[in-house]
Amino acid sequence: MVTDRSPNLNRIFHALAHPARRAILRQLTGREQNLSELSAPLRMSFPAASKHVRVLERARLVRRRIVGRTHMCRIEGKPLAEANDWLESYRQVWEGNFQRLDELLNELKSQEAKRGNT
Amino acid sequence: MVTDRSPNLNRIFHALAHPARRAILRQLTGREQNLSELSAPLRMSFPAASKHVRVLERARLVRRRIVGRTHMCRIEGKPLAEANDWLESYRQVWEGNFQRLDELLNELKSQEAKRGNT
DNA sequence: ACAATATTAAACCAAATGGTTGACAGTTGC
DNA sequence: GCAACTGTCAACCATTTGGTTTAATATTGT
Repeated sequence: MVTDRSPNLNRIFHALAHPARRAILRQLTGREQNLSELSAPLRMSFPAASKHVRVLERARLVRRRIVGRTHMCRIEGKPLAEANDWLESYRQVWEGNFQRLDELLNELKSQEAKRGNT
Repeated sequence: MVTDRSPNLNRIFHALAHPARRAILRQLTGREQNLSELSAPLRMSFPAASKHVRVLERARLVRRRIVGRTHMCRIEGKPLAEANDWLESYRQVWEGNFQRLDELLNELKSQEAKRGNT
């Protein structure tokens, strides 16, 4: 089972793979919202929406601040940056730019060695 | 169930969420490999590895070229670019740069209207 | 004290995921 | 022709996912 490298990326990409969760993130760009506000536009029960928020929390993409009986959620950017970094290391691939490929491969290898990631 | 927007991003992010599949992509940077070569370093059965490759194919991240009895796989960049674009629209968020936030939100909204994506 | 509000918890369910093994099929080389 | 190689398919299994509903908990306003 590939010795589970980089559980962070696993959780982050998994969190981003569901449209409801991406919708939640979009709702949180720039403003805090509580669970009721977040769940309102999603066509699903409140508990279902609440579970999606928790998936985002496990991925550290959302942080929760409890104020009385309401749970205010805000987006947390750093893990998105991590996902972006991972994608970035494939930029040459999608840009069809293979001139620097040897260096790219070495880069990836040393990154891998350094942080033990996949 | 949020009327399933953007099945592309769903498949792409889901594909990237498993370390074995990221390992496969990394193996494919710059070189083609057949399924046997791809599955060798993964600690799982051959059929399991084969299934992972198919997940990557459904996400259009990998293309297969059958040559005799061997299936040569190559990485396909465009979907990665799509994922990158999506992440990019959150760049201000992870850079903590909220000055331009109103424009960002309008941008996101018009993108959403234009392509009906989440 | 009580009703309304905001949220979690628990029980349940169907479907998808990630893995296995064993049998089958096409291709290659001798 | 036949053995070896490459890969799929089918059946099966355990776990996770994504959803529901009902009940419980905590906080607020009157």
